[in-house]
Amino acid sequence: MKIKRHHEQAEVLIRGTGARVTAPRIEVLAALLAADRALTHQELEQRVDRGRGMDRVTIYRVLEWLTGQELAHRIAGDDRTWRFNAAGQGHDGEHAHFQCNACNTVLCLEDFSPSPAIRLPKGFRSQHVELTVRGLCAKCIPSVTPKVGGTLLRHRH
Amino acid sequence: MKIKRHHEQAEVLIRGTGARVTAPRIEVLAALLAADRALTHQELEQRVDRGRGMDRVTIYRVLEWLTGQELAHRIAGDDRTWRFNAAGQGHDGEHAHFQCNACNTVLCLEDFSPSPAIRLPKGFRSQHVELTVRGLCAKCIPSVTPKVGGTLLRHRH
DNA sequence: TCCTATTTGCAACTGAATTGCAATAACTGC
DNA sequence: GCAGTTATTGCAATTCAGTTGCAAATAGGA
Repeated sequence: MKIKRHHEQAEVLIRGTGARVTAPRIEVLAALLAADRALTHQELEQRVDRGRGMDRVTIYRVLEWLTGQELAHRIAGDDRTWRFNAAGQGHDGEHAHFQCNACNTVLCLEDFSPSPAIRLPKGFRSQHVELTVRGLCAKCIPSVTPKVGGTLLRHRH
Repeated sequence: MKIKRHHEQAEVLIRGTGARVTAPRIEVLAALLAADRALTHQELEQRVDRGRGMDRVTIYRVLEWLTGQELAHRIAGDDRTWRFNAAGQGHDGEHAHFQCNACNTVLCLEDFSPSPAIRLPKGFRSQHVELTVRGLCAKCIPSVTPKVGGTLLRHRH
């Protein structure tokens, strides 16, 4: 059973930090591990709230903690909401993101060729390079009409 | 006088759109033209509010309009606030941003070598590539201690 | 100068995220 | 296994950026 697996994996990862192993931490991290894309707080709330009423604030705090432990990874989208990914799924350090311009879905892109050298202003220091590709995900392309008269029109929603 | 220049430039740009030329539009765009970095709504409010009480909401709406006219350019930072740049200052189309991890300052980086090819999942379409360099700006580097025992420590604030 | 559609100002609202504090429950040592 | 300590959680209230509805003001054409 796949879901159980993620719970176990989450528990091991959390135990590895030396901090307390609690149900909210396990459930949130398991949900992130099970997801194939970055999840918003709201999406996590829905996936985790099944059965047991876990407080919204707890989820916020668990996410903050997971991020601090580098077990998760926080992404600033274009819609003013954070999205979270389980870290350590192969794409640590430098990696790229894709964000859909229609539904705002965010996911990590695996193969990221080394970033081109960029000249910073004098006295600046680079610590991390982030590459974001914006476009349309497979689900959203059908909602966009093919070229009509040379212009790309998007349906209202 | 430099400031006057930006007002005139702003007026010309706005008149060029064919829409109404109003004081709020001129002042906001002039402030963006005068800035050497991306400004938040709050910063704009401070720079524009001198003398005349311009409503917060008006600034939001002017920024929205300027962005729609492609006279300005909206950037999603890491602190859940929009930042705005005057567009057409040499860096149209593809360009990179720098964001300071300490003070959140955002600015546009001029020379952006063509982005490396990135493989998207099947069925996805790329529309725009954005490169963000995170690090420390010249002002914030002094607030970070030099290497101590191999670790980079940041002062609390 | 008058008219009309566009803009602005004001007030109330939204929704994500944060904070303070008391209640709860993991881990430690026994 | 049990009690004590301290990290976590739940709840309520708050913050803060940004948005919406509507009446008043004003830019630009007649």
